Amino acid sequence: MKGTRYTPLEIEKKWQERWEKEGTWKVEVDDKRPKYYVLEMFPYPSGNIHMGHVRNYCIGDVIARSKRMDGFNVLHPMGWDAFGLPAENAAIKNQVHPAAWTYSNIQAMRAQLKTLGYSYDWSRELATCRPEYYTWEQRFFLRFLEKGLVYRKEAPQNWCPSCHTVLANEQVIDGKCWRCDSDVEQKDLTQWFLKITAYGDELLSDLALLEGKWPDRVLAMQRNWIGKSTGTLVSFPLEAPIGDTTDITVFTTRPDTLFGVTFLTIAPEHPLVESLIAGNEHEDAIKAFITKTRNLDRLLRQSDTLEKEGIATGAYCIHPLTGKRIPIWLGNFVLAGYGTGAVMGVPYADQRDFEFAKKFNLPVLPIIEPEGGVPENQTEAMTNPGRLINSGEFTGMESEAAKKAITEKLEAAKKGSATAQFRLRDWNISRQRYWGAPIPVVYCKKCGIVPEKEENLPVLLPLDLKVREDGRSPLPEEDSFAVCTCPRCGGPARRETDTMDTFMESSWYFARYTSAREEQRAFDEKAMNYWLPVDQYIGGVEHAILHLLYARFFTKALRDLGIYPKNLDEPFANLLTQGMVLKEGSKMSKSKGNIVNPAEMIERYGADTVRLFCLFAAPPERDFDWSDSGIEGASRFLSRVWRLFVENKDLFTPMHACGAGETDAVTPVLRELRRKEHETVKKAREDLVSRFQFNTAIAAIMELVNTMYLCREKLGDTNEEKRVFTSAMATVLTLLSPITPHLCEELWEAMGHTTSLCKERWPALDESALEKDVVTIALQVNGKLRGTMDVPGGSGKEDLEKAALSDASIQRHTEGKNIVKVIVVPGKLVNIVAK
RNA sequence: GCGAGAGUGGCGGAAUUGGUAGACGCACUGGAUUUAGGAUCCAGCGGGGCAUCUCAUGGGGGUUCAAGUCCCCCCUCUCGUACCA
Repeated sequence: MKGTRYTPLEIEKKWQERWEKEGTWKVEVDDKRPKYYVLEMFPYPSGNIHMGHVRNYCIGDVIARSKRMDGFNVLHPMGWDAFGLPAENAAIKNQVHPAAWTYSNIQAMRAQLKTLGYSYDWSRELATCRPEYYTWEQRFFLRFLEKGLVYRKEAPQNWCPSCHTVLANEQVIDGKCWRCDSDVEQKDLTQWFLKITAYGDELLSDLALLEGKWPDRVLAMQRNWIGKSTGTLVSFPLEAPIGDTTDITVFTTRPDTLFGVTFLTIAPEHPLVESLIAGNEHEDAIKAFITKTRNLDRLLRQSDTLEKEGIATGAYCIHPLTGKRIPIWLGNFVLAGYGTGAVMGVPYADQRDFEFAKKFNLPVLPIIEPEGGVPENQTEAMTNPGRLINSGEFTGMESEAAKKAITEKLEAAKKGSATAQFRLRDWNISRQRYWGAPIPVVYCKKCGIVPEKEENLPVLLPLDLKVREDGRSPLPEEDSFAVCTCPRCGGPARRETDTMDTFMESSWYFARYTSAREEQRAFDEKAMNYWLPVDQYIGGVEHAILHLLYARFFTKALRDLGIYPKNLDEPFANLLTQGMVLKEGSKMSKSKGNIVNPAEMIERYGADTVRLFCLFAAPPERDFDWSDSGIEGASRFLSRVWRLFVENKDLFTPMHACGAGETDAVTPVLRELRRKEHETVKKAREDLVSRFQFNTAIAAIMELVNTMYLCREKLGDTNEEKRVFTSAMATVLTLLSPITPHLCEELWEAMGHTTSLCKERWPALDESALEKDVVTIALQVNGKLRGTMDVPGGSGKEDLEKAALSDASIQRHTEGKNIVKVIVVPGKLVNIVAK
């Protein structure tokens, strides 16, 4: 410690250098110690650290540092999600190569992160665009291929015209591209898919393992996204079979309403439509309807205000149980991509079918008896389950039983089967982009699709290409990359020129951190077994579906391939979704010009102040508004801690800092200070380690500092006084060190300690110090506060009751009343029930 | 519509198992010190009467000796999602 002024920038530099030089944050597997893996979602190297990053990493760092003080062997790594489109856009704009742009951004951002003093084990740093990273991903891809978990198919795909690439379903938000907000188009393409649906059931059921450990809303979002619904497939035989096709199959969750079917509705995109309408006298009108519906804007078609439209095909099918003729209609509300693209029309029990039937004058057949009987003039569908009527042999059954019985009957007649539908679709991982990991397969005229040989991996992304001005990938036209020989027959072949979705890289990076420098394998088994799963994952809620669902799927798939430990079902044991940092109530953005630059704040106040404010302003999961006066307050507090030390330097000497005292703290002031100190130890530790409520931990430490200021004036300089005051100071520094590590290290050293504060454990809690000489008891009459009284700590029930009854205020409020009951909660209150 | 979360001073937020509502901080007001201050210190700070008291945690009921906290009904806001059959 040089002078008496608090000079954060100097102090912070000093400690950051020392930590780095001493390798303070390097960790290794240690079987003798319990492990704790805390991870913040790694950043995309956009070039600048923003406040959202700072908040995210502050939360992670406090947890990491707190868990270390709790005795855990803590893994806390950092890396870069380095493939992706912005690099290509920047390349076009600034005439630099995406790689150069990315690596220089990483360098700049790493330097910025380092000024914040985060306790990362930088020796494990990784960047996903490096071949030594994506080579493993290519291997995983080939293993998936072998296992049938990855396949190629042609299907209508989400196409972003501005990014010139396809998007996975999860990456289409409100019909727009998740990244650039352009309207997404549909395009028929052959693409690579990962069979995430094979894990649909497990992805859904394992959410139960995360209950209480992940935020409810994230669990709910995943549940909705997977969208499992159980029901029955029902085949309706066609009156006039079309070639080999004899039935139209529908999916329903309400087989109990099967007897209420009066029509079938199919999507205009249904494969049978053309044959069904062939020869119909209104064929032209029907075709016009199909064209009109198909051309409707996707967004518009899915909006709830869209009027139900339809047209009869003129074709009929036969009800599988009653044998009735059922007309087949086209409907604009039937989705081709869900279920079978055909639904049975039960206007009595389904609101959409009801509206459709009313509009086109189709019959409504009551099949469930509601309470109070079937209404005369039905105005809406009767969607509640109940007792069946008009349902043949099933009449009289309750809906639930009927669902089962009807499905069994259909199964016996080979007219249907129980099934489950998922909303979840397979994950399209092909991207028509340059800056991504190459997909390691080739196309051979003779052999077809051939996986690249393992010894030829990685398939290197060529770095000597120029990004095309129009944004399209240069890979397909680059013969040195695309033209190759077939790994099987040696003949001429073409390499796959699509690259992998960047969400592939982020689906397994957390595991690579356990053995980031391993060259022979993706993971060192011992390290992976020791560190995984991530104990605490921290990031924004915007990844609730995309990244978190993909990573969960990857984990299960790699587990089943024997690559991950076989008991690793979920990658992230606990999840904290931190809130956003706002400015004047809205998200910081360049266009609004309301960006607060972390670098400027650090320069002005120091990293410790920025860290303190980010954690103090709000609980971590809540949004908070950046406030310029708020950070002033944080800065003021740290100066107060600093001054507390320098103005009382003579009270703090190493002699007094170590060892227990010879006598107990005697004076009331000392006892009070000692009590406050240990109350704070208890509260702050719990808030930091278990509750993750950093704002209240800080508030408690502020209270202790306030108490020390008050006590200081009443203190002399006896050894006893020095000892108690020194202990309190040491406690402030220790408790505060996960939050503002530099300042605390500096003062800790100034107190005469020769070892670093970050090697310390929490101060020992002395329960006896918590005992109070005098407690204040609330006095109530009929639950209303009527006063307080001070009594000796540990007073018994009778004493409290007696004392309360003799209290003047109590007597006034109970005067003329009958005391019915007296409730005494020792240490808290006395409530007198009087009538 | 469905799902999740949230409504507490001028503001951010405390109150962890039902037990003194408003901790801690910001802003504000008055005072001290100062050449001056955006530095520091002291005091005040939910509303009404301003003393005894009283009303207050989105609204209305209920349970309880006691409710921000538990139960029922309703309102508002935020996020997600949606002709999913």
